[in-house]
Amino acid sequence: MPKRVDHDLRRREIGEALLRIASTRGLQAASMREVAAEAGVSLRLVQYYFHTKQELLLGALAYLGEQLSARVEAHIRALGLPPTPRSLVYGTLTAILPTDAESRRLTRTYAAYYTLVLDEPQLAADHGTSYPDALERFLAGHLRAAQQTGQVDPGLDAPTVAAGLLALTNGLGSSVLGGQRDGDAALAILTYHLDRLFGGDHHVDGSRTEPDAAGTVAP
Amino acid sequence: MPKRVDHDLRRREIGEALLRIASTRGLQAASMREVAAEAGVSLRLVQYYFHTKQELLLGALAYLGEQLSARVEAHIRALGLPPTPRSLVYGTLTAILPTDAESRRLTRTYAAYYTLVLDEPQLAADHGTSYPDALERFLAGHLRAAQQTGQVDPGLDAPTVAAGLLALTNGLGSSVLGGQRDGDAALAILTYHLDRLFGGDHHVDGSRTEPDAAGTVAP
DNA sequence: GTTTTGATGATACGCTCGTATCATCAAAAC
DNA sequence: GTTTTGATGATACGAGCGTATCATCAAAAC
Repeated sequence: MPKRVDHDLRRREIGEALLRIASTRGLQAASMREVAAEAGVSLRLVQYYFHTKQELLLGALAYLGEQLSARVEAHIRALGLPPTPRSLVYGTLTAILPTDAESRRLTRTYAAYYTLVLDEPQLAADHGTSYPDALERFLAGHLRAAQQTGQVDPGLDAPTVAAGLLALTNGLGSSVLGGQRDGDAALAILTYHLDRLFGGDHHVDGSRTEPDAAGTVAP
Repeated sequence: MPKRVDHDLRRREIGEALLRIASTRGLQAASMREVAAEAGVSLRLVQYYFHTKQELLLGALAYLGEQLSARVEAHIRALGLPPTPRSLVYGTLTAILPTDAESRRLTRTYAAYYTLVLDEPQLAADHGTSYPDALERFLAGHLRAAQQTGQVDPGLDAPTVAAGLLALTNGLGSSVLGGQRDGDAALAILTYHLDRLFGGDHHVDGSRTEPDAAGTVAP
């Protein structure tokens, strides 16, 4: 046998080269040859470590998921330990909003994969839709915890609010990537809604936004 | 001269053939040859009416905008005339949520163009980002009107809430297209948040409970 | 009735794509 | 030291792409 090489490491290097291309020029610019050039290897090597392009796309998607999870966890930790329900929700959502170079890169790449799944739905079966679902349940669980500690109106439906928050964040992220507004503006909109949700945890001012949260009661 | 043909009509037919392909198989499947086949004309004719592919893409995008505007207006009218601030906001947002075949087609195509703009940002300069901005101002204006009539908490910041509602709706639409939930579930989430915003039903205009959209609210 | 010209058909060029094939080289195995 | 085998390089193939070119045909213009 010749020199044994670390296949997992090589695969990761090539996969992350694809992610780098996808984050700047889109997935459709990520041809096998471009990926090889970006990774500094020959086309043959890309084929060697990923037998087909679909394998490369799916492998890189897994790496993207790892990077995204790592960022979410880091963002939560940055808000203080031990994490509170509020810091968990706030940290998670702000982590996936494109406010800096890294998050912009991640969300941009994620958006590219989203369109790919729209075009070839059989990809979703192998690897994909479970992540947003898990995120939603994660948020709903901590929202419910916040309701039990009185930080969030207990009259709200936690799963519905969690789904709304995630959709809001994703929609804001799309507007940032599309150039409609910058990351700071999007963050301001997100925090506005989060602060409305997590009423006053310190002091209670007179004109709180809580009364309309009941929703079903006519004023 | 030979028979004079209606160029605008021909262009529309070809452009809508592209939109049909984009709504089902994505924009990347919409090659000149595929568009020609879908429109039932020769490749040469597509080239004749749209000198280049970019011209075709931009022309079809204009038609898509028309179709979207028409649907929004129709949805608003369906909620009763004259329109109220509430029906304007509700009708606009539910119109752009993929709940039926037509809205799914429209939003799916719009998503395809969104990714195209991400990949080639110079397209946005010619034709694009103004639409969501206009929609947001439209919503903010009618939200402010609803605040003046007491339907919406006057303490809220109308532009921020409008941006949030539009982002929420777009995010929900993405989740529907991505297969995370169906259109009815997304509509339920949207109406839940709208009903929280528009506190109690109004009485002055008469009891105009929405014809088709009622009943989806589930706390 | 000839000429002009808008509209259309057939086909080719150069490029890039994903994938496959053939050859090579060096380290491990014996 | 020869053989085996994992790793890598060079190159080719067939298909699809956007675009360009050349020819044709029929209706209007004169």
